[in-house]
Amino acid sequence: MPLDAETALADTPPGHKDELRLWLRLLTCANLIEAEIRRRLRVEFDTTLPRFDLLAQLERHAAGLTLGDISRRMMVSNGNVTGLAARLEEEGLVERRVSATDRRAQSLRLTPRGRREFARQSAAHEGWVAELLGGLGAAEREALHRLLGRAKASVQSGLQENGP
Amino acid sequence: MPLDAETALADTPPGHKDELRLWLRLLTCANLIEAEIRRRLRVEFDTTLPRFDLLAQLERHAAGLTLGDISRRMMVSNGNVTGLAARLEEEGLVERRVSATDRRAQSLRLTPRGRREFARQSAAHEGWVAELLGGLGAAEREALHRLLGRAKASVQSGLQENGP
DNA sequence: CCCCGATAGTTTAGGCTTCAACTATTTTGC
DNA sequence: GCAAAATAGTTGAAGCCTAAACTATCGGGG
Repeated sequence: MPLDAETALADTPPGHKDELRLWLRLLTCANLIEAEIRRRLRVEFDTTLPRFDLLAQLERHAAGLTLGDISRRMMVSNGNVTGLAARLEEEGLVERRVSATDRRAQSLRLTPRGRREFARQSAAHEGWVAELLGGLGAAEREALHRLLGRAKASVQSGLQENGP
Repeated sequence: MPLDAETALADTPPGHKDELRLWLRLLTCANLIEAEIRRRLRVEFDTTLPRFDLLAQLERHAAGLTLGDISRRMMVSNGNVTGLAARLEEEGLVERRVSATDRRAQSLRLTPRGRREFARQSAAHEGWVAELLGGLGAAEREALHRLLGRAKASVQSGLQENGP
């Protein structure tokens, strides 16, 4: 039986224990869901979460996105996107085209096959999430969504303080 | 069944958008905090989150833990722990000792230096989390903690269904 | 006692991720 | 115009992570 960070935190020294417990539970929750989604993407579609996420970005922008756009939207480094895009292109799910107006830039688009693949994956994915969070009532989901919004705002203002 | 991109998106079965939005917000929240913690661990202590987590496990069990224990508690593969432990040992933060009763097993313990290092990191870490979540009031933290507990239970029962 | 299944760790191959250094191109400021 | 700064993307080194195959050891049932 697998323990987790939260269970293991029996007693921490005094201070900001509350916030720490909250963070550990948030992390545990996110990790549980994410691990299951990764697992299902692998066994059902032989793919990975980052690939899925990149396709999802392209799906929302049929006109194409530059690698830089994708990097910003996915909040990952641009070196990361280089490799991801290379693998997806090799698999024939995306295609690149050098920009007509900026020879440094290239835009990525789904191929027809990429679009078909993603449609299947996306439908399944939505079902998985609904299944995993199905134990919550609509009111609970709403309240959780709102509080997470507050938490997000708190974090972002915390980051702001030591800004550029 | 030929369906194009627009259809796939606009036509997704109703009712599951809610759960998806909730999941995406949960993920964003966790990622924001985690990325900031990773960043600070790197710039302030030149270390990483997995290293920190492993030390945290050992800190709570002065008697030592086997690699398998750590693997279960951290919810990562045992091959992963092999590598982490090797790096921490090389840095002199951790020491291994082969079990007296089972020659397959070895237990890991903090070295004095490891204990000192972790104490510094841990104190800072706790402060960072408190700072990032400081925008929430105590009642909000409490409510969020409770709802995340409900979410965790929902996910775990969702996993149970396709269990061993 | 001995084989056999279970358990503890390691190894390997491959993917993900970052940072920092690099190339190529575009934009800006003078 | 043109040098300098900014931007787009690639590369390389290093760490993290997994699944699967492997080694070594332990424990129990014949």
